[in-house]
Amino acid sequence: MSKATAARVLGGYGVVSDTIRAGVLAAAMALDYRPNELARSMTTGKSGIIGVVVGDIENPFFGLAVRGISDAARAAGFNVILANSGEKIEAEKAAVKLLIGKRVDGLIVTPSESRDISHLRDIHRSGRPLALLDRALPDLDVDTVTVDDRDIAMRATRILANAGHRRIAYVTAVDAQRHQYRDLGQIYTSSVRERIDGFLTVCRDAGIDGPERYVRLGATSPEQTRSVAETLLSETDRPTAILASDSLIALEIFKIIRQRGLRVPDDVSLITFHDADWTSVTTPPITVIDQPVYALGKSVAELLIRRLEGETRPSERLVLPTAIIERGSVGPPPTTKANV
Amino acid sequence: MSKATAARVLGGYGVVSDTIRAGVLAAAMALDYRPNELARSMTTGKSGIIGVVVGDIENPFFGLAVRGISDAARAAGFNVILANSGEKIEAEKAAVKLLIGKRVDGLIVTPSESRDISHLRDIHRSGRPLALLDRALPDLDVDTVTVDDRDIAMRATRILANAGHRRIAYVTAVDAQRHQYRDLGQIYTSSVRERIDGFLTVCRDAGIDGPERYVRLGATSPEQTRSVAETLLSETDRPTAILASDSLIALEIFKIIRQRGLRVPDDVSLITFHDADWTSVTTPPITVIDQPVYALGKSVAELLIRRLEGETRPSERLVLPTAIIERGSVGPPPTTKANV
DNA sequence: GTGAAAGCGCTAACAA
DNA sequence: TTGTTAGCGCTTTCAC
Repeated sequence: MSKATAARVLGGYGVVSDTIRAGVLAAAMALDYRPNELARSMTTGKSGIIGVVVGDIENPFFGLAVRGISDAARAAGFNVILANSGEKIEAEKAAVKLLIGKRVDGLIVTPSESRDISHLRDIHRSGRPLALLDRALPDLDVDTVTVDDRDIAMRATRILANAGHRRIAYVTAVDAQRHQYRDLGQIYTSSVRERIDGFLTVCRDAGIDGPERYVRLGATSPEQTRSVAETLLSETDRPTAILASDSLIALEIFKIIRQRGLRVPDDVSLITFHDADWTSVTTPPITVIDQPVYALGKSVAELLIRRLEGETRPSERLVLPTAIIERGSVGPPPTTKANV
Repeated sequence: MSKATAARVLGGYGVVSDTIRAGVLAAAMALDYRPNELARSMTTGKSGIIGVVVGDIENPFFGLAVRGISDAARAAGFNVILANSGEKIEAEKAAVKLLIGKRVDGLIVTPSESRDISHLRDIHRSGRPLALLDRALPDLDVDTVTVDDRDIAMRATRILANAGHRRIAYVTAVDAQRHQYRDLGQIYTSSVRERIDGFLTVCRDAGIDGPERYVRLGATSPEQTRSVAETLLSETDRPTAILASDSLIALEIFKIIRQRGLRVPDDVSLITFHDADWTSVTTPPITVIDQPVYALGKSVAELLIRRLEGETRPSERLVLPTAIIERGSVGPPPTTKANV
């Protein structure tokens, strides 16, 4: 019998008679045959793999998003390769290059910044579909799923301002030379910029003067975050409320607050992005911004998969709704003389 | 110029004159050339990829172990493909098959059970190196990195017994028909079996009668865990101390304890495996078994990589040391009449 | 130092 | 329904 016939039954394509099929199957079994996916991919041009580049796989936010992606992928018969960028543009480029080299069918990326997106344009140009998760890129017209970061930051800040706070800090993870914020022009990650913008807008609307001075950048690791938090809390005019841009940051801030003998919310109120599991078991439990993380991952994967399956349509920008879960970490500011 | 020469410079092998090299590089740049890793892998037979199959990527334990693996892999120039088994043997088999099909150079697996390991023997037989993470398989002689689960369970149980507890529960995630434990013969995961064995041994040594009745299985999801915890805590002779087999389980148990108006450690003492980040911020902070998770991942990857790089030696079984971090979740049992 | 040719394991197009 | 052939993009061997 010819190779081709055997290939037909093993590959599950074309037509073969039952007798031959049985024979081939038996022989394959006996020889312990394993199809070589590589060779298959090379001829078909498809690998059945979706490449995913996230900022930090250890951040529960991305963990959950990746599960959303994986579930959608599995349901459609795709597999997922994960790569970490560590929020570094160079690592992101390397990861993209690697995945393209592996001939993934499509890519999902959480772009770490908007300045340098040549590698993302390259993907697009190479004909492979690309979809963006959590962060939009104004200049790149591809499927994108995000939340309304500006709006949600405004709502969270408003909760703090309405509780009477005038010294509100925003701590975020964006890579920065120094921790101090200057202006929006220095921020190259869309979600971060929108959040800061929303935060500042509400502060100003509430009549707070120079709210910029409480915006702190560079909380990119537990160590960095601790340093930021310690600086913030040891200032004379220390903030009476803090908004944290992810649960990893909030956790470190919470630890430092405790460590300094301060109480939440009596001395410092706290709100964080992401409804991480631990936020409901602290004393007090933490008020959180509950982004639809799993849905974010699932939706972006579905968008990509539909395209992989041949759907052609203009690129879509999905913005998912977000809720705030009010728990016990927000109170009025302390009323000591220094704070009046 | 011939294909072969171009390939030599692009592939970085063989010898080419500098003039030609420069020309090829320029042309490659102009044509926006991307090497096809697939084709390269097909001829060389190596993919530069390590396949990793873990039980549950959302469990921080595996998240950290995977980071250890990734760091070691990157340092040696390997990439990692991740697959989830969800602790289901069928999914594990499918994942292994997929990764072998993708021609990974080697595999790291956290075997979900020891009964059916034919797929793991197949890997070995296919000539690809295999290494085991966190769980040993007595019948499979391959590189393995674990901790001494029996010993560490004994030490944790002893802390509880020494504090005076007589009704100590052990809650674990192994897949089971019913939550109730019968005997070690029903447990097919080495680490789980060893832990239960260690737990029961110390209980018996402490003169506790029938400690088996407080061993509960099947805490495989938050929902299942809550159900187990609720059953446990509503029994007349409810346990005065609980040992949880991972941080996900401990978190749910902690929530249920709170929810029922009980206090830690006054009403119930709690110890958990894995020093998850949240365990230090609860009130009280939780006493934990601090497995060297990152090192576990790093070591197993290094063992595998050395083999991939040609080292031949008998298979190694590494057992890493483990510490217990005593915090505030263990106290004496309550002294109400019902508990004396 | 360079070129020609074979082949990795598979699928696709066509012919029989 | 089955067999033949070509070729995916690369590396390797061997001759020049």
